[in-house]
Amino acid sequence: MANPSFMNGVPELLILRALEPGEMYGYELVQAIRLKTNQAIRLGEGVVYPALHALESEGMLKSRRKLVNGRTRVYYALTRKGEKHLAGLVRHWQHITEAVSLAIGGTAHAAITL
Amino acid sequence: MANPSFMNGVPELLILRALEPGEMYGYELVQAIRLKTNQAIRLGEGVVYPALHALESEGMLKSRRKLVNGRTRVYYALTRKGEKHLAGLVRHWQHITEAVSLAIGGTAHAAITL
DNA sequence: ACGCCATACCTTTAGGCGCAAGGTATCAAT
DNA sequence: ATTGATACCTTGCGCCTAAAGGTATGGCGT
Repeated sequence: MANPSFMNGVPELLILRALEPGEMYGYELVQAIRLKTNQAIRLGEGVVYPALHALESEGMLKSRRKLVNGRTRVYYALTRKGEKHLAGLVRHWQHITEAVSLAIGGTAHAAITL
Repeated sequence: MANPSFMNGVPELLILRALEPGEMYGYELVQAIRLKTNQAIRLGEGVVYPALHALESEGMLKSRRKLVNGRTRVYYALTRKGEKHLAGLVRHWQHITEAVSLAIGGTAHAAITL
């Protein structure tokens, strides 16, 4: 209770969103999300890899292995189901954040246009 | 993984914020938060009461019992520690939501000043 | 007088999820 | 040869939400 992270669902949202433009591999995702959020959010690998596996098993992502420089990379890409799921997540995220902003009387947030 | 609620820490934040203007009792808080968020967020009593107890035991809230119409009400008020904690929570909340907006807004305009 | 709903408090339980920590292996550079 | 970066992964703890159920009083209509 003392230190809430406000991070429930955020990794899933950020991962799916990061994959929208095209496939990426896990290690790449970790860096990409860090950059996209101006270092504000740093997802550890212990968050990203389990999330990727869970999302794949739910049919949100599909993966393919690729050999690059003698190393194996597992690239993940959105499925159609994953795209729809992402759209719902974004709506839900906006709904919640707007409600909280309203309640705490804070200033409105930047509008997000997809 | 399938249905994240994005609610981590939100009950705590909303409860503390609702108590800023003055003391309230649990049942009242449930309604107040529902109204303040335009029905968007409905915290059940099973969320609010444990949260109140936890926050009190952490010194964020203090309570006093009051008899009204033959019923006992437990009023909760912010302590100085609770006020500071709330301020930190609000900052943290804004930090996270801005970072996420930035990341998922990506291509769109997200003028955010830290 | 009776039943029902709203008020008002509370606990238990289950489940999900983030995250730190630790583990394996390859490649490049010192 | 040892370090650091790349790249994958799992385990286990701990926290929190939320559903469900539990107790009791007051007010309402019939």
